[in-house]
Amino acid sequence: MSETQKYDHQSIEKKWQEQWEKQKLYATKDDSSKKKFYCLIEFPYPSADGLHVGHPRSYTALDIVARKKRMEGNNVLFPMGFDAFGLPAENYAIKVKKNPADITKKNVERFRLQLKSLGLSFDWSREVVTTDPEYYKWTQWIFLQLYKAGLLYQKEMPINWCPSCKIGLANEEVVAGKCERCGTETGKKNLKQWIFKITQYAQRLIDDLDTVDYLKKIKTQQINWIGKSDGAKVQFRLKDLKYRINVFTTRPDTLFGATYMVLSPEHELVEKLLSEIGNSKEVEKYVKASQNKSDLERTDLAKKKTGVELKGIKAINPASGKEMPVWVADYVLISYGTGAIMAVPAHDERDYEFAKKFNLPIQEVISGGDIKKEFYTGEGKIINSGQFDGLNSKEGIKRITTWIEKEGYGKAEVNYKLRDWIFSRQHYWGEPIPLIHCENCKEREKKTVLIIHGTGNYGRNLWYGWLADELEKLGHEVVAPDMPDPMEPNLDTWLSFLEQYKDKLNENSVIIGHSLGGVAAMQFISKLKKKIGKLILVAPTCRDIDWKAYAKKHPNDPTEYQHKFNQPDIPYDQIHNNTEKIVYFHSDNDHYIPESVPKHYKKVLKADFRMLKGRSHFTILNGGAFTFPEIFEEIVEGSQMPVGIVPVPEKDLPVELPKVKNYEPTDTGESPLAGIKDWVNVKCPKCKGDAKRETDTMPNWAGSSWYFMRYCDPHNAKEFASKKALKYWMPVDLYNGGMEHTTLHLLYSRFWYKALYDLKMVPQPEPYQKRISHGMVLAEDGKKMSKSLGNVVNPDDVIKEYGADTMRMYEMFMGPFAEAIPWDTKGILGVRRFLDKANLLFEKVKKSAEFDRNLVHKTIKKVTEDINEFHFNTAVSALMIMINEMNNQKEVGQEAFEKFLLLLSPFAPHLAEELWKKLGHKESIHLSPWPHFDSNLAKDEEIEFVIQINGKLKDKSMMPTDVTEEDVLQYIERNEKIKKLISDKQVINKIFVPGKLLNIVVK
RNA sequence: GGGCGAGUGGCGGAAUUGGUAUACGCGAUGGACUUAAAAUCCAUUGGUGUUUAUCCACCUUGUGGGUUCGAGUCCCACCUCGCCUACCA
Repeated sequence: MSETQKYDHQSIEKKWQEQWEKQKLYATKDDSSKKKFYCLIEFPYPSADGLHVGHPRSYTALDIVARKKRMEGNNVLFPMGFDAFGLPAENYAIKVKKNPADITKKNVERFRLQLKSLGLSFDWSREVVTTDPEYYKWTQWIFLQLYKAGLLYQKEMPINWCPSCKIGLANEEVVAGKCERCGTETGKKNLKQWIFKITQYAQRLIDDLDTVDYLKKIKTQQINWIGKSDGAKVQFRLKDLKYRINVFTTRPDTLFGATYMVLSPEHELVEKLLSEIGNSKEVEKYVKASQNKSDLERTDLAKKKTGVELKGIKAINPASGKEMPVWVADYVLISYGTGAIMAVPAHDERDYEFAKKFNLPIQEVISGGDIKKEFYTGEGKIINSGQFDGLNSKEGIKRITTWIEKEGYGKAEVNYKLRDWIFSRQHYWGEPIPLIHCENCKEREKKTVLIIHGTGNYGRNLWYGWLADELEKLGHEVVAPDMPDPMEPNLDTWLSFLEQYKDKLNENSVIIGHSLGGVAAMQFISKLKKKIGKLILVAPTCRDIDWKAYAKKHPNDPTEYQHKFNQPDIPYDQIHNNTEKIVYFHSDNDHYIPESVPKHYKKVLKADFRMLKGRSHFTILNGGAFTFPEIFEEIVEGSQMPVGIVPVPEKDLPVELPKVKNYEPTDTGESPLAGIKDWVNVKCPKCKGDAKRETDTMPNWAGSSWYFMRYCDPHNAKEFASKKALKYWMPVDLYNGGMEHTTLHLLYSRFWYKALYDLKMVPQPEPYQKRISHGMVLAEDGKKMSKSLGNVVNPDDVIKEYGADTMRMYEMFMGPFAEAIPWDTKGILGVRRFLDKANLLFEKVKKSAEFDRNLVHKTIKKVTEDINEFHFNTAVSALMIMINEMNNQKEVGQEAFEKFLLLLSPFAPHLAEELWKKLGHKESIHLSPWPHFDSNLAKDEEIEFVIQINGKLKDKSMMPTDVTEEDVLQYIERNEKIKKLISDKQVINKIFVPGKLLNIVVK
C-alpha cells in the first residue's frame, strides 16, 4: 500500500468538525419528549501546559457513551467547562507579573481548541467557566443561602500553613504533613477562618450512599473519610479538684482496664492544671515542644512515644474506683474525640507501648491474649471487671455502656473523623466571599453571655463548653469563668468574684445560671444597678431542698456544703426590675432537684417556664446530654448568622475581584485584597454606616461544588438554574472522574447539594446517580507523566500525526478503562492501521453483495454490551475482528458495512461520518439510530465442540450449537483417537455440557 | 499498621454463571513487492521435549495446598506490586 492509501485525517477531521459546529449537531434542547440522560465528566483545570494525554481518555469514553445514548433515542446532556480559580494560575501570574484573569483566559482558549480538535460531542453552548463573574455570581449566591441557613461560622484557629505557598490549607490538603501542591512541610498559624458545618451532614453523607450507584471502592473511601465510630463518652473525676476529663472510647468494655489517662498537649486542662502540679516547668516545656513539631514529625515518629506525667494529679476510674496517673503526650490528638483518652494498655497497641516505655501498670480485663508478651485487641471473656466478669466483650460493650449511663459517668456516643470544612483562603485568585463586616451592627447585635456554673464544676466543662463554642462561632462574647472553690462554694465569695464582669453587662446581655449557679445569678442580678436582657435559669437549686435527705441518698456526692450555702431571701422584685425576660428550664426527671422547687419558683418568678424531657440535671450525670440546642436557641433567638457580618444584598452580586497591582499573598496571612482601600471600604447594607468587605476568597472547591447544576440552565440571569431545568436534568445519570477526587470533591459537592435540597432549591438529596472512575495514563516508562521527568506525551502531536480518530481509538484500546495504563506510541500504529483498513474496505462495498449476518449481529451485541459496561477496549477489538473478517472477502455487503460504520461512529466519529456520507446518506451518521441485534443471529450456528478426558482437552470438532449428547457419543464411537485413549481404561462418568464440551471421566 | 485492588507470552492486555487459557493489538522472525528502504501484504510466534516435515507428548495464568468430572476464575495460607489512608482511642 502506498502513502496515498492512507486516508487524509487532517482534512477529513477539520471538515466534519466545522460542519458539525455549523449545524449545531450536538446542541441539547431542554424541552423534549425524549428520555433525558445527563452524562457528566469532571471539568478540567486549564493549566498552562495544555491538555495531558490523560484527559482525552475519559473524555472520549464518556463521549462514546453520550453518542451511543443519543443514537439510542435519548435526550443527552453532555457539557464541558473549566474550573479555573486556584493556586497554579495565581503562582504563574506572580511569576510572570501578569493578571491571573488574562492568563486564565488564554489557557481556557487553548484548552477549548484542543478539546474541539478531538471531535468530542460536547454542547459548547453550555460551557461554564468558574472564573467568569456571571458564573461566580451564583457561587456567591449559593454561599449566601448556606450562610443564611446557619451553615457557616468564623473561628480563630490554628490552621495548616504552608510557608512556601503562604496559604492556609484544609486538613485534606495536607498529605503526610506536607503541602499537597508544593511538598513543603507545613506549620501552624492562627487565623480567623470561615468554616462550613459539614459535620452536621456526616451521618446523611454516609446513609444516602445506599441510594446511589457508585463503585464500591468509592463508597468505601467516602465512608472511611467520614470515619464514623460508635462508642461512649465517659467522664473521669480528678481527685480533690473540680476538673473532669472527658474521653471518647470505642471500647467501654475495657473501662476497668484503664490504668492511666492521657491529655493531648493542646488540651485546655493542661494549662488549667499547671498551678496544681509539681512539675509544671517540665510539662510546659513538653507542650511547647510538641506545638513546634510539625504534623509530619508527630505522625512520622509513630513508634517513638513521648510524654510527661502531671505529677500530683490523679484521676479516678469510675468503674474500679482506683486512682490513675494523668499524662500529657502527643500521641493523643486534639482533633479527634475529646482530645483526651483513658489508656487501656492491655488492650490497645499504642497504650501498651506507652505503658511499657514509662513503666505504667497494665491491667488485663479481656481474656484471650497473653498480655505479658503483647497487647490483645481481640474479643474474649471479660475478667477483673466486677459484676461484668464472664460476659463476652462484645456484649460487654453494650452492658457497660448502659451501666455508665445509669450511674451517670457518661453516655453512648457516635464520633466522626470528619471535621468541619475550612473554607477561607487568603489569596487573590478565588471568588470573593460576599460578606461585609460592620462594627456598628456588631456592637448592636452582639450579646455578652455570662455563664455561671454549678457545684463541683468549671467554666467550660460539659454543655457550658459546647454552648460557649456555639455562641462564639456566631461572634457573641461569652464569659464562662471557673468559679472559686466549686467543691465548697460560698455565696459571698462568688458574688464578689462576679463583680469584675459587671461593666460588661448591658440590656443586650444574657446571664445563665445553672443549679447552684442559678441562685448565684439571681443574687448577682438583684444587686446590679442596671438592666440586663435575659436571665436563663437552668434547673436552679433552692434552699427548699432538703440537703440532709439528699446526702443520705447520695453518700458519695460531695454535697455537704450545700445546706451550708448561704441563701438569704432573694429580692425577686429587684430581679424583675433588672431583667427584660426570665426563662426557666427544668427537666421532668431531675432527681437532684425535687418538684417542689420549680413549683416554688413558679409562684415567685415571672418567668417563661420550659419543661424538657429526660434531661436529668442538665449534666452528664445521670444520663444528661452535652448539647442543649433549646438553650442556645433562647439566646440567639433564631438568628443563625454571625453578628455584625452582613450578607452582600443579592442585587449587588457578583462581588467582582478588583484589579490589583500585586497578587502575592502577604506574610501576615491576609489576602492581597486587604490592601485595596477603595474596594474594602463600603457602606453597610444594613445600617448604612462605614463597613469593610471580607477579604478572604473561596477555595478551589467552591466552583466545582455546583457546576453540574449550572449546566442545566447556563444562561439563566435570574437564578442559578431554573427549577424546571433542574427537575428535568438532575440527578446526573453518569459521572466520571479520577480517583483523586473521590473523597473531597465528591463529599463537598454532595454536602452543598444536600444543603440546597433542605432549602428546597434542588429536587433530590443526591446529585450523582452513578459514579465511575478512570485509570491514569502513565508515561511509556510506567511512571507518572511529569515535566521534570521529561516523559510527557503531547496530545496535539499525536492528533497531528495520526488523527483524532486514531488518538480516540487508541486511548480506548490501550487497556481497561478503570486501570492505570502506560502509554505506548508504537501501539497507536495498530489502531491507525485498523482505520486505514476500514477506509480501504469502502472500495469493496457492493450494494447487493452477500454478507455474514452472524458476524454483524455478534459484533453489534458485543459492542453494545461492552459500551454499557465501559469495556471499551474489548469493543474496539470486536470491531477489529469484524474488519478483518470482512477484509478476507472479495466483496462487502453494504448493509454489513453500514452497521460497522454505525458501531464505529462513537469511537471514530470523523471517519465514520466521511464514509457514511460517501455511501450516499444525506443525514449525519451521528443522528442515525443505533443498530439493533437479533439474539438468534448473534449466536453461532456451529461451534468447536470439545472432547475432554479427565478434564483435559483431547479432541475438538465443528458441530452444530445444539448438538445432543447422543450425537456426540456417536461421534466418539467413530473417533479412533479417542477410542484408543480410553480403550484400556474404565469409563466412570460422562459429563455433557450443551454447546460446549463432553468430559469423559476414566480410571 | 488499616482498607481496596492486582499478579496471565518479549510487551499492552482477552477469557459470560467454574467449561477450548493466551482473543485483539504491539513487537519479533521469515517471505512477497522494491534497485534499496519505508509502507503494505502473507506466514510463524507461551514453554519444554521428541521428531525434523511443524505430527505428537508433556508443562504453563505469582507460590503452596484444597474443593470439583473440570479452576486464571471458588476456598485457605503465603509472596510480590500498586493505590488510598494512617498514633482515629
